[in-house]
Amino acid sequence: MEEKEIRKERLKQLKDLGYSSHPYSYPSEETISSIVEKFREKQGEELEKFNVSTAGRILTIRRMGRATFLHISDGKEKLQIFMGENSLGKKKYSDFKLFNTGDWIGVKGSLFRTKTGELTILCEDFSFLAKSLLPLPEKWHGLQDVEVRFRKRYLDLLVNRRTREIFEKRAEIISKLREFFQRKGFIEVETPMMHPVLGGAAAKPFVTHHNSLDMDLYLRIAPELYLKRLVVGGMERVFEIGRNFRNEGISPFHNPEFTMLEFYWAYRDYNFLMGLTEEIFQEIAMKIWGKLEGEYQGKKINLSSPWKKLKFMDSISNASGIREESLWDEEFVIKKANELFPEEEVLPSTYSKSLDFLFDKFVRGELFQPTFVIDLPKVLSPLAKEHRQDGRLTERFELFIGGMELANAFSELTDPEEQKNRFEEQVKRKEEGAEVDLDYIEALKYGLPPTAGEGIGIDRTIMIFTDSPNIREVILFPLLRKK
RNA sequence: GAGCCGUUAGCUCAGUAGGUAGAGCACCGGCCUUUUAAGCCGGGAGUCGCAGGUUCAAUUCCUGUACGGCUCACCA
Repeated sequence: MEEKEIRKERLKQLKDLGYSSHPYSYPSEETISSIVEKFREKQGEELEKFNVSTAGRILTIRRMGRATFLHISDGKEKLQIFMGENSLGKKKYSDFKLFNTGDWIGVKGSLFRTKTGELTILCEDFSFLAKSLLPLPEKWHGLQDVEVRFRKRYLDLLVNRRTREIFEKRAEIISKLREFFQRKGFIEVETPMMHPVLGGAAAKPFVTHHNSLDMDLYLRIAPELYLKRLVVGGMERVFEIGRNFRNEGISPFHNPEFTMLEFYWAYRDYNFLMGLTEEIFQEIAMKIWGKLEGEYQGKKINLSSPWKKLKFMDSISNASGIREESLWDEEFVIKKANELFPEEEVLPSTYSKSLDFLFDKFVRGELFQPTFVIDLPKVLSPLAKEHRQDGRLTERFELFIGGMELANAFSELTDPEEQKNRFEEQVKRKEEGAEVDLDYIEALKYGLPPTAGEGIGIDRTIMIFTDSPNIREVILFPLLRKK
């Protein structure tokens, strides 16, 4: 008989013995984690007076005749169970022979420590909770196959402890961010994910359709324009944590749906945001690393203030040797970008793409320590306010850590007339995600106060703090091809 | 989307310079009441990703294809 059939057969046998095959509930009193936590330091008689009742999945079984050891898990911690014929009785002990690894079990008993000092429940009674009809992946090597890990994340979580840790840290970081912004007097909102008009970023959208309204809708590429409408409406400090959707390629740093934090703070500018950003990341670091220094992919990252600031145009000029004044020559930049990398398959065709391209080639990879790249040109920044000292630039920064762009922020453009011109300019350049959002411009006409806004890529932030080289490691169910 | 690599038992992996496959874990049976990658003895388990081609013979060679990984490109 194959293993699957054996397990099925054993479920039937348990049923015949009077066990419910799919019980409705189990009155466990504590999780395995809480027991492990509570009795970590306790020894001997102090320990043995405690009776506990818990439940979990069986990970390993070691049978030795009339005694059996198992480890059960609540997904986070493991706890050893001892089953002896003496304490359970012959019949009950023999019933346990029908259990396999992977099965769910409820356990009651007293606590003790084994010879080697491991905390263990001396089992006095157990309940059958669910059968695993399929065998678990291997206990020693875990589940290695990347594809299976992502497609069957439940198995990955079961067997690979690190996976659980990543998603616990993810939850901690997100709740830290919520707490941070609430503490600063922000209100959390949810804006539409289905947009009739595209905007807020430069990206290809997913398109969907509403039947009864007979209307095409875009899955949002950014919540930006809605959040600023809320600032117009008097929400002076507002934030949203949510999913964005971009119909672009997939890479170690890009998943088609990803989570972003966006926030807007009225009466502030981008200079203020740089300080705030340092504060945010430092609070996360203290929570996750316990200090301001951590390691990402084998290299130290130091988040102590102040972080380096690099002017966008300077950084390209310094790294590439192209004179800064030449970088303002649109034709020259396009030509140069194409000449410098003749082996590239897809070469940039527009000025803004060429600038971005040069930045990526010469600068981005070098930005391992936290760095604000500041004062990006207007052509790259249709929603940012003109720089107060240089009309060709905007008051904008992008934050890089570990060679990844983690945040993007600016002093928001508040002038409806100029916003309209910038949108139209974009449409003329046929840029991705470019549409003139007249409704947004109307909102601006009611007056957007001076406002600073920022988006922080949550998935990439999690990558840094969990030392993950690939975005899929920090997303529970990353998009994969249909099999 | 392009280039390179991978896909063998439930899992982790060997292997066959072309003669239809092995190990460890898991699983089953036996012995075993402090084990913890328990141990000892015995056993079952595979359309060698899928489809074609070459060949007396293909898991192995060739072609195509699916899925995945890495690198590059668009993008946060």
